[in-house]
Formats: sequence, structure tokens, C-alpha cells
Amino acid sequence: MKDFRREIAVAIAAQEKIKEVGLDEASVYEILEVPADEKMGDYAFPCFRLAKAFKKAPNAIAEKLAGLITVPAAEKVENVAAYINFYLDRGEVAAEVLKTVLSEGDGFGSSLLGKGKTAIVEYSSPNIAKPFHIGHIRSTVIGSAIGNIMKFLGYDVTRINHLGDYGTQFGKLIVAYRRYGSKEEVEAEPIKTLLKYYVEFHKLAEDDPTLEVEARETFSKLEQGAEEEYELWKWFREESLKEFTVVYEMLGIEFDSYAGESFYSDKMDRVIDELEEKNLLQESDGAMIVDLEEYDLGKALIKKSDGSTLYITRDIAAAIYRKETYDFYKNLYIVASQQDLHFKQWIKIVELMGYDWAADCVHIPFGLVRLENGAMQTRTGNVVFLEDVLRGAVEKTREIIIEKAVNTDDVEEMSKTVGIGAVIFQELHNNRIKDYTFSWDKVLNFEGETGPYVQYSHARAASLLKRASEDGIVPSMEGLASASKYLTSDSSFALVKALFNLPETIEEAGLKYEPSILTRHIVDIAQAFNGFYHEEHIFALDAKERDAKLLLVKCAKQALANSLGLLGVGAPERM
RNA sequence: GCGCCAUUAGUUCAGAUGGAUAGAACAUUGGCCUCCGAAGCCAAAGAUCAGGCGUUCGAGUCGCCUAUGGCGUACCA
Repeated sequence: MKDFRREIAVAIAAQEKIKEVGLDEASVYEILEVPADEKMGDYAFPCFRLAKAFKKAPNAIAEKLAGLITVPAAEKVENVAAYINFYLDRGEVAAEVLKTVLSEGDGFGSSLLGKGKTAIVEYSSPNIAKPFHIGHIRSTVIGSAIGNIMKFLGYDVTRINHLGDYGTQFGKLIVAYRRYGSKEEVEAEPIKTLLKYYVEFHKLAEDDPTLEVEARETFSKLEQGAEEEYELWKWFREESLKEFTVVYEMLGIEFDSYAGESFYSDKMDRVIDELEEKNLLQESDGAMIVDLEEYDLGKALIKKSDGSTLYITRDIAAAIYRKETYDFYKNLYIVASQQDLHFKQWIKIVELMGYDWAADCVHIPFGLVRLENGAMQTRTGNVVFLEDVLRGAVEKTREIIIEKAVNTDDVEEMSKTVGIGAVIFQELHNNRIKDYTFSWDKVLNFEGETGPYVQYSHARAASLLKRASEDGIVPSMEGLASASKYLTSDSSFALVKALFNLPETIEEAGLKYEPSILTRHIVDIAQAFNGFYHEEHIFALDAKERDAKLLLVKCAKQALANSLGLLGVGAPERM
């Protein structure tokens, strides 16, 4: 897409006065901003910082310069107070957008930014043997979206589900299973049953502290490769994974690797040896630690006094393994903000080990999900299961479809697309760092800035195009420049600009690892589209005007479909 | 105690590298389906940007202090 901002920067930088002050094109480009109010134009050049160099008031400078600058793509250059405002030629921008979107199609918004670079995205990473609750949706959906966006930006993306499939908890499960477990029960409802064992274990352990000791010993055996323990562990893992797969399929989430914590069990000694070699390891109360006090990061526990390892050791081993296996450019971890310290600690340790790629390991934190009656706690039953939320949203959608008598031959499919899309969209709508309180009312609200709203806009665009094709109308791409003169009204131009801004928005969302930036822009596009739709009569009498508008509709549909796809939300043709 | 994060309309949130009258959505109120989909559109009302001090020509945005809430603070993950 043509860079109009660049064109303006070039024109400004060409001014003798600007050169004299030492401003080059690049810095002018940076100074240029988008006015808060679109009535002020499309780009603005504030003159405040020129005041000193010119020894004149900013207003006077702006007034003087505005008269001198001409930009080919701008139909108006105007001075208001200390600003020079540039108004782009609407027809030209429209032509540019139509041309780009129509020719790039499904690739519209993509780039080659990450070409040749590998990005690892670790997300979801649930604990085996515990149910997926609404809190788990965050890492899963945010991570998946970041993966999609990075891929679209040209990165070679590897998605890893770092399963929590190791640790003392498995010692507990094995102990519990041996005491009162049954094979049939586990096979029938793996997660529910394993959770029950886990809860019961904790109840019993309150009266009998030796159970905890037994559990730790059992895990220690597992870690050392005891066959019986290993078989049980493997079975628990497989059964749990089967159930997770159900949720992943509902969400349309995929992974390239399920190498969880256990995968690194045989790579731990090497880490510990290396830490020792590099004189980073110290003994403390019978345990092995790395002292990070001088970096205000406390002490990192590497090995427990009983000799078993902790997840920090596994994370270090995993990072080294990934560097060697994938030679990543970025190694991203979509993990709750609660683990800030943990990440700071191990990344610091990797740095101290002398690996300069430590800086490429990035923790991407997100806030936690609370329930209206307090924190979520699986053990006490104060929990909302993800699967229930997804099914609830699908059910609600089904009711709406029936109520509205939507014309469809597959109510089930449509309910899934819209219902699950609503949940995902809502999850990606806010800044990831914010904590939020789960509310049924909110996820089941399909009006306003929601997934269904955007999907509805997409379906509406689809239906316009369907009608056109049924009427035998094939809008031609020829004469775009002249056709685009029909796309200069306020509402048309607002839509054109929203589409124009999509590629850079995707890039920003990718560079900041913040899908919500894209989500919000999708809403902007949908709002602009709906405004355009209501303001303009698409099937105009004039064939050229009609065709130009239909092409814009097609572009809007394409942009919505592409960007919804990045979020992992479906774009239905009808709803 | 110490550290990290958050605090913007009744509610949930946006606010790009500091810049021109702080934006949406939900909820509320009032309009719009004998023209293309009302899961839509238009409009009204609603904000001392937690409080204070400071830096700056200019602060919701940067710095310091205070308050409130959350998270973390070695043998869980």
C-alpha cells in the first residue's frame, strides 16, 4: 500500500527552512501525527518544537510553512493554530485501498517483516489432571492469536503447548490412585476423576502429613525412571490430553508440539552441571539455589533438598533446548502475570550462563480472571469450566437463531461459529494485562463491540455481494481511479481509512504482542462499514457508482475475514 | 515489610513516540424496518482522567509521594 504519510514527510522535509533546522525526512515522518478529530485532516504536523530553532511562535511557523508545502496526494494543506493539517485526496486513497485489498485478497494485511525468523509461541500449557476452567482461556486464545499474527507477519511460527505434566502433583495423584482409585472410573471421566483424587488426597493429607512425604518420594521415583510410576503417569497424561483436545477442537486451536515439562526431565542434569561449572549454584538449607539478590530478584531454587527439580529448572532446560532445536529469533511465553518473578529469575539465570539470546525470551503476561464471588479455586468448587462457557454461548446463539428465524441449513454449525467466536472475541477485546471478572451476562451479550457484531457486519457484506452476483453484476476492477470518485463521502472515506490502516495495525499488534489492538480495529472497521451501509445506497442507479460501492463492500468483507481469522474467530456468510 | 501491576463516564474498557474540544460499548432516555439483514443505525445525557507535587511551551500519557485494589515474595506450577 502506498505510504501517504511518507509522501507528506518528503514534501515537508524538502522545505529549505526545515532542512536548515536539521530535520530530515525520517524525523519529520516521526513527528507527523494523526489528528484526534478527523475533521482536522488525515495527518498533521505540529510546529511546537520548531519554535526554538526558528525563534518564532509555533503558530506563525505553521502559517508560513502551510503556504509553501504541496503534496501530490493531498487535496488540501491547511494551517490551524500551531498545526499544519493535510487532507488526503479521498478518491486517490480509495483507489489505492481497493487496488491493494482486491489484489492481495486473503493476504491483505500480511507482511514479510518476519521473513526468515523463527518465533516460538508457548501458550495454553494446562496442568494435566486438572480441568480447563475459564482462566485457562486467556493463555490459550491470546497465545493462539499472537501465533497467527506473527505468522501473518512472515515469521516462521512454532506453537508449543508446554503441558504441566510433571511435578509433585503427579506423586500425589499416583499415591491417591493406589489408595482408592479405579481404572474404570478414570477412563470414564479422566479429568473429573483425577481431580477428585487430588482433592481427596489433600483432605487426607491434612490428618496424615506422611502422605505429602510419600507423594514427594513417589514423584522422585518417577523422575528417576521407575517403571510402574512411569506407566501410571503416562496413562494419566494420555487420558487428560484426550479431554483437552475436545476443548481445543471447539476453539479451533492447534499446536506443533506438546513437549511439556516432562519432556525435559532428562535434560535437567545438564542444566545443573552447567550452572555448577559456571559457579552460579550455591547450597542453601540443603537445596541448590542461584542467588539473584544483587539483581533484586531474590533467590532462585533450582533443586529441592530431596534432590528433585522444580519448574524453573525445566524452563531453563526448555529454553536451551529450543534455542538448539529451533534457533529462535523470539521465544515467547504467554503466561499469567503472577509468574513475573519466575520469568525474570530464569531469564536472568540464562543470561548469567552467558547466553546472549536470553534477551529474546519474552514473557508476555496477562491478568487473571476472577469470579463474581471471589477468586477461582478448583479445590473448593468455586470454578467456571471453559467447556460450559463455550457450550453456553453456543446454546444462547442457537436460541437467537431460532428466535430470529435465520435462514440456514445448519443451525449447529452457525451456532458454534458465532457462539464460540463471541467468547474468543470478548477474551481478546481488552488489553491482556487487565484482570477481569468473569460474567455470564458479558460473554452472552452479542451487541455492541462484540464478536457477533463484527460477524454480523461480515455476513451483511456477504449478502450484498451475493445479491449482486445473483443479479449478474460483476463489478470490474478497471477504471478504479475514476470509480473511486464515488467513494468520497464521509462515511465511505471513514471505511476506506479503516481498511487502509489495517496492515499497520496488524503489525503493531504483532510487535507489541497485543491482539486487542487488532480486535479494536476490527470493531472500527465494522462500525465504519455499518455507517457506510446505512448512509449510502449500495445498489445505486448509476452502474459505475454501484460497482465502486460493491468493490468497497468486497474489500470490507475481505478485511473483516482476514482479521477475524487472525483472532481465530469465524467469519460466517450468513447468520 | 519489600517488589511488580492496576486505578479514565453508573458499568466494562480505548486513548500511538507527551500535543488541538479525553473516545467507544453496555446500561438509561428518545428516534429509525412498505430502499440493500434491527445481532443494525441515528441522537441525548453521562468524566475535577484516584489525590498531591514536579518536569515541559504543553501531561490521562513522563518522574516522585500518598491512597485503594490485585499479584508475587525458595523446597507448588
